[in-house]
Amino acid sequence: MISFDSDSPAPQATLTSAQQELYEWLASYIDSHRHSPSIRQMMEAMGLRSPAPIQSRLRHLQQKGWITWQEGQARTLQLLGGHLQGIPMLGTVAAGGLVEPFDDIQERLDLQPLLDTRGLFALTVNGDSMIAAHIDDGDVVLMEPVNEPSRLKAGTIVAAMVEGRGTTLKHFHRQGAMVRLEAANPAYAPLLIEAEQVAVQGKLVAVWRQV
Amino acid sequence: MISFDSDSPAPQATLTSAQQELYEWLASYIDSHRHSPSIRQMMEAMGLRSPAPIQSRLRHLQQKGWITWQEGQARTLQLLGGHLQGIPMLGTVAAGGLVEPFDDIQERLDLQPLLDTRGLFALTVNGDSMIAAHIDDGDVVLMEPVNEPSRLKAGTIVAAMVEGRGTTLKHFHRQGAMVRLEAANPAYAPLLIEAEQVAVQGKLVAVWRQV
DNA sequence: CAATTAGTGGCACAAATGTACTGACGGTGT
DNA sequence: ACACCGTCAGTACATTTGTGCCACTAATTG
Repeated sequence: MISFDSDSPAPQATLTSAQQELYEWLASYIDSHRHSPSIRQMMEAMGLRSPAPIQSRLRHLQQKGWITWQEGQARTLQLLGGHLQGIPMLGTVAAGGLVEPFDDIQERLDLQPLLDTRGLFALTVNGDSMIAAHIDDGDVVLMEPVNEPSRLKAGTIVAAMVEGRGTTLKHFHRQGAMVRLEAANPAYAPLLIEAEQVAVQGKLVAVWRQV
Repeated sequence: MISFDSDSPAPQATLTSAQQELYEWLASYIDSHRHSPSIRQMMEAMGLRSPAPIQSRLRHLQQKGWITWQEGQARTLQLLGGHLQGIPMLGTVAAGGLVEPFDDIQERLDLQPLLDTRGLFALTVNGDSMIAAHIDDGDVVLMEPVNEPSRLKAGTIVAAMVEGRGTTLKHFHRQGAMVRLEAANPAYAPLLIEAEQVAVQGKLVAVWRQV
């Protein structure tokens, strides 16, 4: 559901101010327009009257590994230096003892395949019954639709709709012809319900918490 | 750090098979190349010998609200209708009692602005010292670089590097000229260190857990 | 059957566009 | 002083590319 890239040459060479100015403008343009500008548009944006300086900067940016494009084809420029491609994974951080300091990029966290997954949806969690599974009140859970509830592994966290009552987030178990929905909080008793009255809307794929 | 879109014209009109074929090819091309193809590329991909049919399909796709582009400019096509825009937020799910069933899309979870944020990085959590904050062993934490540690709010969760020892995830507090790093687990004692020996590498922006 | 609409092939053209070449200016380091 | 490099202006050119037009076919609709 989530993938890692370990390629990405990781641009290191420093840029001249002109090169950096162009790169930053490119980043903002592409961010807002979702496609690359043409060389002459870059020229105007930089306040120049000739495409040659832009070509020069682009060549240098390419040599330093910040951008790339397809020769001869219009508006095919891509940024390589970082954002839009994913979030760099810098390594492991200790939550407990101390581990060695990290410095360079090991791999890249790419959320895009997740966004492409067909049918995925999200829900905001309301309540604390899953607190032992470290799903907190206010967290956003990403759910994948479930076609065949019969194939669910026992204990999978699902969003289940109980007939006529509502939807709830619980651990899913089968118990004979019944379905048992268990909270992850001793304060809540398990629900034991007939299978026909339970519709599993999706299973938990990821937990998202903004701070 | 995270944003919601409620616009999205939501294309409704149905497509002919030729239109749908083109649209799907466009989606896959843009996904892999990160820029739009030219009309003649579409022509070849569709096995045609003339650009006119493509123009026709594009016009129809535009009228039906699936795509848009900037007139006269090469490769400026954008897809409007789809799954690359975000994850639909279907509402709230109870973790405790039961709430009303959800059915239609309320808003849209867009992770893209997060990917665009300059300098963001990710770390894999190793250990259980932040367990009371519901950050589990193996979770991925997204961190935003911190320029001025002096402005950090007390209690912010940070990745802090202690001179000569390593990096750790802790609650950040100031205590006179010292810095106190507190775990979220009673089994770990707070660290009290001189401010000069602590480098805050970033503050916690989000927690990500794949299941 | 007639009318409408979408699709197709072929062609043409103007505009957009990437690229190359020349010359010049201003720094920087030798 | 000299060479080197990045920057800039101006120009030129071949290609790419969006668009328009015409005629024909196929499917759909009334």
